[in-house]
Amino acid sequence: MPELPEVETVRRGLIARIEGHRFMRVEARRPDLRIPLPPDFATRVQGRRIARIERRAKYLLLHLDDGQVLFIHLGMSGRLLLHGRGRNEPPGKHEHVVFAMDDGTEVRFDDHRRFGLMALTTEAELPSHPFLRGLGPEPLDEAFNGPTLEAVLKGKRTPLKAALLDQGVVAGLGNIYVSEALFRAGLSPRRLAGTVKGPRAEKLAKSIRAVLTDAIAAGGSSLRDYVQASGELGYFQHRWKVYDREGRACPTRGCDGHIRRIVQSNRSTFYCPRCQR
DNA sequence: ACGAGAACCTGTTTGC
DNA sequence: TGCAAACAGGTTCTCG
Repeated sequence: MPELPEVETVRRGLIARIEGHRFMRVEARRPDLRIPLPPDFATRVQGRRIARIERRAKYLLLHLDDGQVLFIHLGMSGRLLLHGRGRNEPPGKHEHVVFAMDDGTEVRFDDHRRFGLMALTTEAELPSHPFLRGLGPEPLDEAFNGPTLEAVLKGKRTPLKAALLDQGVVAGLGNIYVSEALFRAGLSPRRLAGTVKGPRAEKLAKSIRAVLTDAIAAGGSSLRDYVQASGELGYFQHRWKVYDREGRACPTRGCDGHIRRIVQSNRSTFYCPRCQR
């Protein structure tokens, strides 16, 4: 489900609702997530206070008050559902982990496909942790610009679409926002990644930042099952220019092309063959 | 070493 | 209507 803007939206929702609060009771109802939860998961988290909530790529990092760090990745279909005090319905079939907070709020990790994961590490282990090691630059960092992007794409013989989907190239992009960023940049998803240099790299870097920033401002893209932490819907899906718009007229002024859907590395790509070169 | 494709799992939509 | 195939926001493994 969630790419960088959706994860960032969830992070902001969590900060508002549970940062600074303590886990009172933790229930791992179904431990066989993409990476199995350890048997002592609940015990290790229970009683701890959430000191800080960060995001790196599509990972949420909950820093606990004892030096542990809780990783959450939502995978394809993961959601964090917040239930206010006194609204305690029995957990649904796919609510695999339930956290009860000290103020009565419940956070439920709901993930029917179980591509998501939760894991515990420590502050000390964090910099070298396998989840984070090897990630590419954060596109919303100040330092992310044309030369940065050119450097990570250099020599890559893979299509630009596939390169941008690789978390080791740029961290946080996913299938929707790659298509959208390439459209804004006027670059073909089929172009060899290594050919993006100079002004093209500059424009692509700016397009990536812009589409992510706009999407965060809109609260992310809500598809069939995505709800942001507060339970509201994001509305960026109404602003998609090419994603899921096969056959529609290209929105570029003066372009009479139509949006095409192709399959690259087993994922759908949407683009305008007319104005994306 | 690198890139393409399949696999992981479940639910929904599409097509015959 | 019924059933099967295709498809879905991600990551990781295998194979060539």
